[in-house]
Amino acid sequence: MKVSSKGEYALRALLLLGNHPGKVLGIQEISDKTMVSVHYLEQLLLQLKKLGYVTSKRGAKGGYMLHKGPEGINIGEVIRDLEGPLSPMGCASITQYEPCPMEAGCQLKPLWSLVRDTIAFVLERTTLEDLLQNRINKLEGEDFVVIKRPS
Amino acid sequence: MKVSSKGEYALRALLLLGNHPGKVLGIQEISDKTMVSVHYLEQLLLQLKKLGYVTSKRGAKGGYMLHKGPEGINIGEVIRDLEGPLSPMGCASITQYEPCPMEAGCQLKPLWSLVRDTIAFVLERTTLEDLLQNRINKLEGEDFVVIKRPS
DNA sequence: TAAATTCCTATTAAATTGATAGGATTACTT
DNA sequence: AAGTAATCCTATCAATTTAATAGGAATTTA
Repeated sequence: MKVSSKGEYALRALLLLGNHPGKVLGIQEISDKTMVSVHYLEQLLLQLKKLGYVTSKRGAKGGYMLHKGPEGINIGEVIRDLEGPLSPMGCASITQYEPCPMEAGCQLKPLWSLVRDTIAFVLERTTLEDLLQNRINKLEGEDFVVIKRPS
Repeated sequence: MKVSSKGEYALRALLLLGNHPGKVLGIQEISDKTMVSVHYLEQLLLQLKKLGYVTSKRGAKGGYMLHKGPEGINIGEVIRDLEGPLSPMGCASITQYEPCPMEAGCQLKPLWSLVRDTIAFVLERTTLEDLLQNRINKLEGEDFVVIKRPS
């Protein structure tokens, strides 16, 4: 159930950019502060650019900045874009469903679907702005939060 | 955020055994009904045996059966035993915490912790018996629930 | 024009997963 | 007691994914 370092690194970079709104940050600086190698960051940022999350400025004094506002960057989407479906199994994926020969009468699929839904619930309701503002534990106060399952 | 086929296959085998309580099932039969190769199943069942989930009977008419009752087999534990921590990142794992150089002031860790908690909430409260009885959607009506992080 | 920096493609290394092979051991059956 | 069927066990291999590396082309600033 891991998120790969690819996703982690990309989010670190997005967070850093979000923490310096309006500023163009060079890869070297991003590398220093995220502890990710310059070359690997290059690849990630290129991908994030193609996906529309960041823009770049080439040449001397060039670098990267966020393309959308942090409240418009959805963490679930970012992870999906970089790592594929949030679902633990293809058979339970909404965005990239994959059929399975055992699916009829499968006693596991309901569980995978539930896991998918809970993961998606958390990640799709979190934006970069939430992370920047440390707004993750907004569930504090209540022991349990009841969530309506999308029907 | 994937569960590997290793975990899926092992759970298929456990479900099959649970569906035939008291019966000794040979690997060939398990292979037919789970669509997993005999040799790969062998490895998985061996591991499940060492972990205490199944017992085996050797020789002719040999095979496997559950060691514990289905209500004593916790799905979260099974997945952890086979695939490692449920947490999406080592820094948020309870059972196998791994420190991270960026951890101080990390704006991601709260999210990973929340994801870990929700996944663990679902999987640790599910037993093999729940799967056998199709009791996964027992939260139906209230739909489902995400737990707040234990403080 | 020179220096700095992104852009882009290709390659390599490492880790994990899934599958395969083959023989040793055990137990049932006749 | 012998033969056969099955688990047991270790070792290896293939495929995939992930992470890291390399090197040069293109662009912008100064």
